[in-house]
Amino acid sequence: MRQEQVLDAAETCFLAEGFHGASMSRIAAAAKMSVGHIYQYFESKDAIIIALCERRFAGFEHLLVAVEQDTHLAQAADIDAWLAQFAWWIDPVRAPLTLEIMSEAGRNPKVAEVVTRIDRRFREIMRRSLISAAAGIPAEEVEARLEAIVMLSHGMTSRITADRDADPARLLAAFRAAVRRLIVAPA
Amino acid sequence: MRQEQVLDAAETCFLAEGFHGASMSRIAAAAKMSVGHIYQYFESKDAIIIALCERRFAGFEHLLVAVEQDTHLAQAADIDAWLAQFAWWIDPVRAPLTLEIMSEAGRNPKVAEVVTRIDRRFREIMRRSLISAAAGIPAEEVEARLEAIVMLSHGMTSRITADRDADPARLLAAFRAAVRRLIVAPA
DNA sequence: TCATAAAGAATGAACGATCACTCTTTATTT
DNA sequence: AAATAAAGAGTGATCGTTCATTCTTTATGA
Repeated sequence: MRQEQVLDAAETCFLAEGFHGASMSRIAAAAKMSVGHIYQYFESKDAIIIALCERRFAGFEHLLVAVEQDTHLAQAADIDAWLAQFAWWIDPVRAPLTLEIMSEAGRNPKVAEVVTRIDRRFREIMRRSLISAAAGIPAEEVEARLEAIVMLSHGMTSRITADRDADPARLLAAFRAAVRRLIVAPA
Repeated sequence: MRQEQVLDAAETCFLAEGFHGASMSRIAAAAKMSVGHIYQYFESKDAIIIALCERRFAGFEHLLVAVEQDTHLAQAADIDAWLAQFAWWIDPVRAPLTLEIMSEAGRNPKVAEVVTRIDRRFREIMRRSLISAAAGIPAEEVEARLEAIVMLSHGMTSRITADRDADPARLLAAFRAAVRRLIVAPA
């Protein structure tokens, strides 16, 4: 599909130059299409940004579905295997785009809406897993731990992006250990 | 000083439009100065960005010094008071700038260098506190916890920015609880 | 004391490049 | 031949940056 072709090119450009630094002419060049042709599939540059955010989080959505079905968190080893799925977050190639999206969400309401939507889904699923893994914890405490897990996820994205020398595997290990601690801790 | 005047204006514009979205003419208007005048104090727009990053983290540097001196973490209450100092991170007004900086660090080597420098300082100080608070923990484990604390800090910034409805106090409480857990946990 | 010279501070029009976007023209397909 | 796909030059606006110029202050000489 032509749309995907444009989004692939836009992703490359946005990663290298940011949403506002990248230009339509360079996106067109990367997509091997003309500028005018792109405007037959997207009504504006902003529309491309939104579509790219949607696509980026669609991948995460798929991950969440898999995570949701895998809820046998009886043992620590299970939890660790479960958490390994979150390697998605720290793909060093795509993490910068996520960070760019978060930053843009602070300015662009449409982007903020996309982010809010996926955030809610993430919390729903995480909350369920958290409750089933550590029964008897007060709802308030569950929410606090949930918040911490969300922070750890976003923080991992931030670290991968800002510190090029950081080892993704080490970051993921630290993430897993911290989340495991949050899941199994007694009330 | 005129430089501060420019940086204040630039901060306002960058917050609203991002580093690449903001223009020199709008920055000049916000600073109530002419464009040409600005170029007597900064050699380029990029220099303004770098200077703003430096200034942003200089505030954090001051915080770190205070944190360093306050190392009586014998009790949970002490830790909590100590951690309260980190409210700096989630000032909802300035957090978006931090996120913008992190995102830019993925592209701009000069920004990355500033980020790396402050990151090292942060870790040094945190590491010392961590070691003194929970003696006998293997160095490897200390580093993992340190990494988690850094992630939590950055994640807090990200959440505050991307989710305008999030309550800063609630986020900070979750952050504190999670970090406390990481500090006091046995080996 | 007052005119004038020198120096800095400040301006904003102008520059070439590039921006997002449109529109006429050309290829290609049916 | 009709319809659709694709191209890319052209649009006015705006970009970061420069620079000739003016304003403001301070210093100097008579």
